Amino acid sequence: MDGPVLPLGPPRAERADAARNRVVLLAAARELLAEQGAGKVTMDGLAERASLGKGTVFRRFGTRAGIFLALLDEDERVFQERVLSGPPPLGPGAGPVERLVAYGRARCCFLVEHQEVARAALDGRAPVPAGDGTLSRMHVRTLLGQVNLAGADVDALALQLTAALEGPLLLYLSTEDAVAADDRIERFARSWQDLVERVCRA
Amino acid sequence: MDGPVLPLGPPRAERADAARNRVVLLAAARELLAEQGAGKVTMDGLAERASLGKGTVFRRFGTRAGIFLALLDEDERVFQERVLSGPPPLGPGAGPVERLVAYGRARCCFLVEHQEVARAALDGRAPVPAGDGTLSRMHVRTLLGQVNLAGADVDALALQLTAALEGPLLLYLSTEDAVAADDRIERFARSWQDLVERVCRA
DNA sequence: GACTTAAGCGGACTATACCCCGCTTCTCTC
DNA sequence: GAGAGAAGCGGGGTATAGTCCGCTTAAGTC
Repeated sequence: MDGPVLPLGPPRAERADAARNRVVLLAAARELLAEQGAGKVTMDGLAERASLGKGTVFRRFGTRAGIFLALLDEDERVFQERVLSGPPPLGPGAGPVERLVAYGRARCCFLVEHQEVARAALDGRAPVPAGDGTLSRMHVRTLLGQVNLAGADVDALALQLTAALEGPLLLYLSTEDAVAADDRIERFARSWQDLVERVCRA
Repeated sequence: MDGPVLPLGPPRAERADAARNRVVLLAAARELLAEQGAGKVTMDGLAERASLGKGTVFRRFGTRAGIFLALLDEDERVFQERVLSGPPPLGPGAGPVERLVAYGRARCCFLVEHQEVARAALDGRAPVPAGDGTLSRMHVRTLLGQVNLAGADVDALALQLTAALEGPLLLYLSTEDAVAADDRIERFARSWQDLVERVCRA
């Protein structure tokens, strides 16, 4: 009746076919994305491209936004690596303010590069506003904690700074003018640096 | 052939029936919103409630998000009034930092109160990310300009602060726990004050 | 007050996200 | 390697955003 008693540690490994399909789907999604842009990636189209059923696509990703979230997640992993164990000042080894500045710049580049996907990953009606940004928030939160900020609500501040960093790219700035992207990044990074240094100065 | 020569100043006033219908539609939208929540407001449902054709709804608002943008806009107007010509410190008459602090608190309340609508007004695939937030941005921009901030990029800073103010409520915080809303507002407002004062101190 | 014209209207039509549920395939156990 | 049970799959079904285009009607013109 009860083979392995309470085997609920890891609820169950993902089945091999499911894993295979996920890989196939993500690859297909990247193809479609590259070929036609995020707006043209449809669930049906993706299913067909991957030679799978539409139901499978939804089972994997839950929602359209989920696809882009998954894609973003993949890329995020690489980025996270650099942050957690890469060379300073982005990685550990530099002072917290310096790392915050570096993080902002790097994150900003990352978001500009992945802006299309990041935007598409936002799901208007998602009950939980997407775990997106959570990683940023935690990292900012950690670094802020290492700065001596008398009387500040570090959690709230981290939330606000994260929003200051990511919000503009996710909400306010048009995707259109990719032309001046480099200028924008530079300006943005500088402004972030200014903001962080103002907030953190004794 | 050319009756009034180039009468293109005001392109043409809105036709009476159109104006009437807009009012009807907005009222119907508020009813549906109150009765069933933003998620349940559909274009068809709205059209039916207003006893109008669906085409009319789209002609008026262009997009689903447009409805909520219009609703938000109405409320925004009242809010804006208080900011532009109400009593200080929110209105004119106080110092810029003081006004920024007051603005943050007021805006935060406003957004919490209208969070459902504000979120629904975000349109994932909008080419222009919604003029939303623009008003906030301009006001913050103006006040920041009145503070003496040596060497700061005031425009960029305004964008970031606006995002710090609005982003969390639009992107990161769940709508769910309306229970602790008051606490959240208070905490948020305090943190905003802290942020602004840190940024603006000499 | 009839005439003209363009704005407005309506609702059938299309595209697409998302649901559902019977069937298939994997995986684990003996 | 056979059996049992769960996980996964597929694709038809539904709901809804958004388009289109011929008809209606408001608002000036003579």
